[in-house]
Amino acid sequence: MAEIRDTANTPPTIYDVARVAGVSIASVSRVLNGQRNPREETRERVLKAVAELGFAPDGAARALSVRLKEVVGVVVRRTPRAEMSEGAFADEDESLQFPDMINRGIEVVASQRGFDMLVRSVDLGDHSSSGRIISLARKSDGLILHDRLLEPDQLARLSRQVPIVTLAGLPTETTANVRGDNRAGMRDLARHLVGSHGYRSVAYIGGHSDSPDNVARHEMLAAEVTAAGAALLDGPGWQGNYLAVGGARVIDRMIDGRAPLPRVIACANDQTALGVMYALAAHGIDVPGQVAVTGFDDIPVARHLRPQLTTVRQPIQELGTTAFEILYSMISTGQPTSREVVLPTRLILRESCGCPPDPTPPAWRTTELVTEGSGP
Amino acid sequence: MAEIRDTANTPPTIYDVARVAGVSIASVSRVLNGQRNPREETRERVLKAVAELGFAPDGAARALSVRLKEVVGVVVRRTPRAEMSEGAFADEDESLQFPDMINRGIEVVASQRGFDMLVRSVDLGDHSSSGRIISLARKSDGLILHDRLLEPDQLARLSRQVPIVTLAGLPTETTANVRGDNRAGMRDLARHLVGSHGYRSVAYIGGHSDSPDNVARHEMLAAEVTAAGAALLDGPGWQGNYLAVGGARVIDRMIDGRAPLPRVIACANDQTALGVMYALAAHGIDVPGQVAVTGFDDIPVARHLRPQLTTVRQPIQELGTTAFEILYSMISTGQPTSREVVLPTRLILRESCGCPPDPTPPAWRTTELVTEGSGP
DNA sequence: GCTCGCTTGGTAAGCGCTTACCGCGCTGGC
DNA sequence: GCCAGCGCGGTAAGCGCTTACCAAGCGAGC
Repeated sequence: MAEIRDTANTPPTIYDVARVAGVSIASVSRVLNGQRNPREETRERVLKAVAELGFAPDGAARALSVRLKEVVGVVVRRTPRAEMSEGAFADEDESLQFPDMINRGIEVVASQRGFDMLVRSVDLGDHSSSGRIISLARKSDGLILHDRLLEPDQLARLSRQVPIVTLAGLPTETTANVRGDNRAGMRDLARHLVGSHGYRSVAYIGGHSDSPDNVARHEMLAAEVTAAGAALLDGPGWQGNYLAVGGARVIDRMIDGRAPLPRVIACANDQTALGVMYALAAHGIDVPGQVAVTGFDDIPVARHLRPQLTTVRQPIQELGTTAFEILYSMISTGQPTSREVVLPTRLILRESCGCPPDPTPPAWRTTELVTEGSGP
Repeated sequence: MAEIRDTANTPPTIYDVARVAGVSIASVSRVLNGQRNPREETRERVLKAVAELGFAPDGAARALSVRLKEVVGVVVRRTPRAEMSEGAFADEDESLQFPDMINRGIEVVASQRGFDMLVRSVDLGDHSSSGRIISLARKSDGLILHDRLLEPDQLARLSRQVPIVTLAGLPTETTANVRGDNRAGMRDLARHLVGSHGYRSVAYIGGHSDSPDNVARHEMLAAEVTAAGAALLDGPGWQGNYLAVGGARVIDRMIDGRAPLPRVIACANDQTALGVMYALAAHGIDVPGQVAVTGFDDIPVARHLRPQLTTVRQPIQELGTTAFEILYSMISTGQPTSREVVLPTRLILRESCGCPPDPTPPAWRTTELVTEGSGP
């Protein structure tokens, strides 16, 4: 009987290990957790049994006992189907580089602390989203929230129960926030466009209107453009949604409506710029010759576009690592190391704003070549 | 005292709910889990208390009790730093679209079943990777493994303890596998290149040599090219690593070594093609005029490149959803619905192979326009 | 040589849930 | 009007760990 159960499909428990090693479960646990250094013989027998059985403690049981799950919950905003397209950008939802890169950053540092990343996406507008977030919270030790995902009162309440760090939001009494320096980045970009290039009309294709990032970028652009005496186009017709399809639609409508295009279009993010450039190309409009285009974020694709995209670089991965580090300190000490972190941004001049192509040789050539393992 | 603890930072337990509602914890649980339909009055009191306290059951405790965590573990392969570049592709590691899109697919269907996705990346070559995977397994109900991440014997052993589905691998007695139809896809592509375009020399830049996907693609290409009497270039000098930087390096060395370039370069995946095109452009070589380039996967960026990338489309997201569905059946019934699933691939002809640009209007224009919510 | 103290292993409680089981009180059938 | 039966709520066990507490055994100090 015992044998049958052993070869069957259930993972071994600490009792199995204790039995095989001929010790008590307490000894097994102590060996595994390095407590009260057990006798060498005990240690060996336990380790041998563990290896033999392929034992690893059950996460739920361990979490219940030590009151730590070693799991960080991450909530991303999923684009409702309604905002998506069926065509060229149909699967865009599945490839949003910005949040994915942030998550990669989170995952990497988290794993250094023995944490794993539990991901859930929620439709904004889904009425049960708050419940879904709470239940995620109960599977984790703390939450990192992308975007604006919770109403302020719900955020306040939940954050009193579990540590929460937001991205691209605002710090509150009980939550910390990490973001890029939107204002400085957009200021530099705007000055480059109206100053260096001397463009006299610039449009802004916005992201979600409830996004603090979007608001900050918009405001700063407007301020600089106006200060320089240039014209800003940013009415409802220029409303995007942080997606390529949103940018493309704006262009499409403008052109269909025979509206005059501005000399330069500053997009709320790279993804939008991508759609804008695609749409302009489809209409035979030269970028940057007739209309210049800029982005924000500097996602990796930006440099593979033709023309290469001028944008404002955010340290995307670092946004994630920083968010995790703060969350980790909240989890372990009860206090965030900081309530608000603003990471520096940097203007990246490429071709789409009208600057000449970069003549420097490809950067990877300057790197020492790594010898590949000899594969078949 | 009780008040202090109540307003403090610990989430409410089922005991708190029971106390507030004036019932027993069993009643609370029954109301919440819809068992043995409780009296209306009881239900209301419990629900009221739950709402008041913002209660949700602790995941670890629940998992321990019902022996189900509602968590799917996903392991991705992380590129060791050594294989990466410092330059143009420095952050490529953080932006691998292919695995991210698969994960998105997993996450979406998983959440329909109430599951969340627990992600961990492992350095291949890291000697403790097996241990890291086992511990992830203990935090989940089942595992989805990208790539070849475990030695066959370790896979066999672990898969006897917990349900495992692999991606781009091979099914075993105890694991299921999901992959795209590499052979059919590559056959169509190869015939197009040597048949329709009549190219007489074609190179293959491979992915990881231990990847079954890579092997299948390589073999089929070789077979078709040889059958057509054309020349195949695929020595060690053409070894890539599924990354853009790998593709770029190959091109770089070829050109530095004054090696003659083939008429067309078929890459193991789109990411590699991206690097190849970047490098060719940097050397002033016209694509597809002088050298044609093709990819595999059809990641979303492919269509934003100039020239647009000819590739073989895999239903990437579906790879993920299928893997989860199979895993789910293994978890709930103990049996996979199928041990091996091969999803169809499709040849996507764009410009980089030498075909003319697609003259059809942008697809999103054919979609009904969705009215945006009126934002401020 | 005996006792004190330290080291080491075992026993059991408890983490927060679910659910089997029990018992109470109500209703209906005679 | 009485009791069987049913519907409902409560009590307690148990999920697989960690660890406080206890007991036992050993060496050392007097």
